[in-house]
Amino acid sequence: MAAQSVGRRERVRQATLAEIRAAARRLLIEQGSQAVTINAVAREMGMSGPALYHYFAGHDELVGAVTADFFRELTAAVEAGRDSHPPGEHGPRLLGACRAMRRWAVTHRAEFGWVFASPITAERRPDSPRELAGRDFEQVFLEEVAELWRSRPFPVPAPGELHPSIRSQLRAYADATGMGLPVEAIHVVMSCWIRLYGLLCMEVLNQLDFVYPDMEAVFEECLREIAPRLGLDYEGPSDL
Amino acid sequence: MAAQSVGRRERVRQATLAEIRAAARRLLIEQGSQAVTINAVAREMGMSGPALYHYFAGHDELVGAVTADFFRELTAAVEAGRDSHPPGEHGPRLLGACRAMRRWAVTHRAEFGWVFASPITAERRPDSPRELAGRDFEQVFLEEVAELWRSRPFPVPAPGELHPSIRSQLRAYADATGMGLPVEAIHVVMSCWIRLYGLLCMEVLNQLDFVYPDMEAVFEECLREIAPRLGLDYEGPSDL
DNA sequence: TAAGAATACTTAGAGGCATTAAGCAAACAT
DNA sequence: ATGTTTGCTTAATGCCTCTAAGTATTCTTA
Repeated sequence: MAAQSVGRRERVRQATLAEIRAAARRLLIEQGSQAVTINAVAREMGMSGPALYHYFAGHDELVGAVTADFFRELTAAVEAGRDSHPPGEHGPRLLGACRAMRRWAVTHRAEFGWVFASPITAERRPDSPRELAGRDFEQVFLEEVAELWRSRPFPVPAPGELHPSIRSQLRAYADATGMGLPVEAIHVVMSCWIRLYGLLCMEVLNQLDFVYPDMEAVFEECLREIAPRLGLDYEGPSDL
Repeated sequence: MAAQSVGRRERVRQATLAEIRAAARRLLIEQGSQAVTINAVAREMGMSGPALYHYFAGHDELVGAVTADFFRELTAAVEAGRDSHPPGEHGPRLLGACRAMRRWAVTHRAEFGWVFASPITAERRPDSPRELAGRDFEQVFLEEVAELWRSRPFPVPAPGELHPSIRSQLRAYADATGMGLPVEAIHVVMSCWIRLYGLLCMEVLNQLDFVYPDMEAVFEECLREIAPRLGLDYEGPSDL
């Protein structure tokens, strides 16, 4: 009897959900995160106020859903950047993923800032869409790095060189995630990640524009410094 | 007739201003930045609502004043850390300043996050207390680095190695601030600053606690990597 | 196909926040 | 002693979140 597996009702509901998130995003882009309120979103789409509570339990959940959207979009962009190089070439694939991440960040400043520079809002449950999408995002990089390690291990510090505190924390993390890399390798990866990600956070938080209004070259320099630590050959961006 | 130069009235006013900022800070620490509202602050000190508008033009100005307080306190802490080493020893003084900055950040997480991870609120006028105090803070590091450079120049990249975009932006910055350092030296300083500051931002934004619940050692490692780039000898923290 | 149930939405309302306006009382200046 | 300035109050507007109650539409099913 059902021409489609989900039923018309559910389809309409999903469409409305998508429309709500789109309206919220529009408000974010055009008027800033402060403007993304339940009332404003409802108004934006011709509904009035409390109707949205049929779709989201409250403001926080709406925010979380929108954030998850952004994470998924960013993940897709990063995967596309990665896949612009053939499967075996882990070096170019990683650099492509990093560049895609920044490109998405600078072409979607409001969204990136919303995701990463948010005041770490309410206690986040590990099974919320936001956290799920966040882990998927991390996964893209972690997987590629793990494959890189397996195909061509990069140089790591000697076991004794690692500070005991860092070692034990990495040990706990490796055990918890079941990642196959030795702690020394994770350490190298994390220090690269911290530099890259920290730079991006500062760019989006406008903490550096007093000296660098345009950070493209600074980012490339960061990549050039990071690449050899992962045993990669740095290559300039393909669009140069 | 005035026994004191400022007059009793003005003194009382200043005391009330200080009390307001203190109440705002208490709310921030105990209930988060969201709780710092005009009404809540007024209630906190037994006044009712609109009274605060005799002291601050609005919510934004109150926020700015509190931020300036934090900047000043952080600046004093950094200066103290710097001055725990004699005036001529620029290396230890710089490391001391960096460590003091992190110590203040981790012992005042709410305040540091408020200052540095804020959504870069309203358009900031360059003469606001917040911006003034912010520049004073930067100045502490810049001055010490400039003295270091003059007393013992650190290695810099050859002029041709600098990306033209980076070079021209640094040129503009150097000209605007009238700092006496060559652009290559500023470049080294900035890349060190970005790493240090980016790490701190990520720590306070809780972006790294999924792997590093305790980042003390990670920070020291960052210092150890940065020190040689400024021609400094890294020395472990004094409290070890 | 005619109830009955679920769904989508509405308005009303409580309580909080930012901010302006109007007013009162104490402190100050002359 | 008087008039002004200052510190505060309450009232009121308009926005926000969120709950409650009610209506209409759609789906289900007997």
